[in-house]
Amino acid sequence: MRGNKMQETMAAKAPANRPRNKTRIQKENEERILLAALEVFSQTGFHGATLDKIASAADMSKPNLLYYFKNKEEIHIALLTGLLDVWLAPLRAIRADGDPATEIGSYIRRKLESSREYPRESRLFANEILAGAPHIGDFLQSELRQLVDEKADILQSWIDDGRLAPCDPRHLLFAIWSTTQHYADFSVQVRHVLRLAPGDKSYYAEAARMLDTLFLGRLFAPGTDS
Amino acid sequence: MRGNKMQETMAAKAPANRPRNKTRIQKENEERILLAALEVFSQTGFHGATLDKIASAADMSKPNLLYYFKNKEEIHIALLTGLLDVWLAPLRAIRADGDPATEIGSYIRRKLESSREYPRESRLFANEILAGAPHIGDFLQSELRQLVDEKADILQSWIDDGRLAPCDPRHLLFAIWSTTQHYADFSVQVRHVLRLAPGDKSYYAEAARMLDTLFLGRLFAPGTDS
DNA sequence: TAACATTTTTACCGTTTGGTCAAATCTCTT
DNA sequence: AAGAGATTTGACCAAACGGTAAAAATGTTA
Repeated sequence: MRGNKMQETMAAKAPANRPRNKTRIQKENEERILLAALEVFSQTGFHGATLDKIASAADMSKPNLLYYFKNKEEIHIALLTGLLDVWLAPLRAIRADGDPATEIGSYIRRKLESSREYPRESRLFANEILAGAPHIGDFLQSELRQLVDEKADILQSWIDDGRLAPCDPRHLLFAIWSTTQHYADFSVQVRHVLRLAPGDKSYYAEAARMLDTLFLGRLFAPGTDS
Repeated sequence: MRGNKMQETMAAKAPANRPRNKTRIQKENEERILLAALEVFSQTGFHGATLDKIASAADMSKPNLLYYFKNKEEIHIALLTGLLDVWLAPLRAIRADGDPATEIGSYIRRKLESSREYPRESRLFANEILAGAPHIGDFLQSELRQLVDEKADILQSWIDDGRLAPCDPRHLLFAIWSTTQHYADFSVQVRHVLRLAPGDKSYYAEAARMLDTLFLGRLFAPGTDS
């Protein structure tokens, strides 16, 4: 009898434990918390974020927040795992039967769009990687690596067919990742160099042009280099 | 008389206050502290680093550490300011009277070398920018911006002379920064994708080749694109 | 070696932080 | 409207953290 009571109590106290049907309030509040946490984590990193900041950003008391997520790390992990599919989506979209230049161009545009639309998510991811990927090391080793393997094969086949310049396909992906994410992760530096006000994202147009020139066009005018 | 005593006492208690001649022990210990702090800050960021961690990494008691730096922020700032010249050095070396491809190629190699030799410094810098550059905002607005202005003029003159493909010079620099620093800041991800063990830096050779292809060569074989 | 300055340590303090608990309140169903 | 379950809150706690004070130890120099 006591065992039964315990089980019920635990299920009620920790809604995240079992995948019970979620209440309207549960769904609303979890969403509010994740939104607030995204804001705080992306600004100050995992260690700089405090439960108090997140709670107040979510307009909620700290104990109430901990009613939905059992600790700070769980919020962080929930955010990250929700992110990974978004991160992979543009890469997944690369088609083997497409035109190389078109496919790569689209990929770059999608990644750049991703940086412009979800800079907080990008910074959250960057923070995690910078810290040594303590929470998503498994993801990097399994899902990401496997998908990269697949897509690298596609790129390699294009190279073999002479439709893409010889290069290491994985390093080509690194170059695309870094240049596109740079505009979200290092936006402060970009803005200072370009003398733009905070929140001004007008540089994305020029960024797209630069990356097209770099990855698709020729950076050095033909005939002038050896 | 008491005033005199106070002055001496203060100068003794806070060696960093006045630029008195530094003791042998002072120089040694400040170096030890900065080295330990670099390790800790670059691994966990400013907020994740604790004085206890830094002190123990420096093999020193916490109060002793605070005898040399008056607080955590001062250590952090000391590290960052020491970094900035190193960060700028490769950029400064770009010469207007050189050959464009040679100059840009050298710049890329220097930046890549910098990532390989000083990954902790690179991550420290990345952490600071990601956090919104709370400590080096002034540097970005003054020294960095001015130097970028200068070098952008050089690149622009090359473009005007038809010796470099038309593009926004500042965005070209962004692309170089991001691709080269990526190998230090995101090394965990790079290693996981490439199935390399921690500490294995063999990917830098391939990285150099990729960046040469990207920035100096043609990525798409001539004749195959429109 | 004596006197003085520098360096190190021990013991401590106030605050912040992540997290708990039990009681109170609210919501939903019957 | 009543009862059960879900949600919210205020009060609280232990540990970690940044930092201090003062004495003890060490180094330097005349």
